[in-house]
Amino acid sequence: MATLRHSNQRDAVLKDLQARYDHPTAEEVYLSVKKDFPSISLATVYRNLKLLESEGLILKITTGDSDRFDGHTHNHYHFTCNQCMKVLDVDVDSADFCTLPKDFDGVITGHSLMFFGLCSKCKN
Amino acid sequence: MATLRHSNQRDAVLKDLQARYDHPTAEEVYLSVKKDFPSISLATVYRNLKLLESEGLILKITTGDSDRFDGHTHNHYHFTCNQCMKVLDVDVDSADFCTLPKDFDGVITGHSLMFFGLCSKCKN
DNA sequence: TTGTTAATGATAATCATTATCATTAACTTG
DNA sequence: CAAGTTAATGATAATGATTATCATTAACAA
Repeated sequence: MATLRHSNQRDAVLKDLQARYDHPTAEEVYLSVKKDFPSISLATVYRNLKLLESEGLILKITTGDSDRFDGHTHNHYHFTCNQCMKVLDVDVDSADFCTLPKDFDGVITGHSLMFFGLCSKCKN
Repeated sequence: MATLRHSNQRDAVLKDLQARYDHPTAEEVYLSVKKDFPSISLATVYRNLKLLESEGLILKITTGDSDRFDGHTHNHYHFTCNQCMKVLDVDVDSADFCTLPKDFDGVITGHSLMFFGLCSKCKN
């Protein structure tokens, strides 16, 4: 049920995410979209982020602090700075493994790999 | 500063985590430790989980919902069921890649790889 | 044994996210 | 095209996990 209807707010949220590469939080998307859409509500941003993620149009990045979002859904990984919490892309080439940004001069101290799906019981 | 002192509560939290393999939440650790230590406070559990993690004695698993903890720090990965949110271990053999539990009959629909460290700016 | 202060227990505060609800606006159907 | 249905919105309250506060207790050094 609940047929999806068009919404300018949703378009604005998606467009904002697709135009940037800094993995913003919901709050940051809100502040950005607000510039062109002054009446938009933070709740609407949260709602649409969730909806867009479930449609597979954006990615939600779960980190230690607030969730971040990514409008680019091609296969790639991420790097989080433990101090400033910034998230950088780690591109995955089909041949090589990962290519950090050309100017990356930080240190990688660890990583975490999580698989998602349905366990034996929940599959049914 | 702030020299670390011995605490029975901290020992109990660590011991509990090392004895189980179900990746409990802070609340679940609290309920478990409470059996042998009725006076322990939830705040103490949170405090010690954070401290033990910073000491490298346990792992914090950041998932979509509440954080979970793992008392086994050898190199291994995780699988989260999107429905029941249970977390399973994914063992990593030095030679092969991953070995899911023998009886694993679920489906893996995706994965997320996150690197941690310090970015160029925060390194200094 | 005593003094210092880290750790605790209880609970208030915080903060990201979600729920609620009256209003608005997409779309459908007559 | 007008009217009705209901998804989406904006504003805000509620939730829930985690952290902060603070008076009290207990490690441990002197």
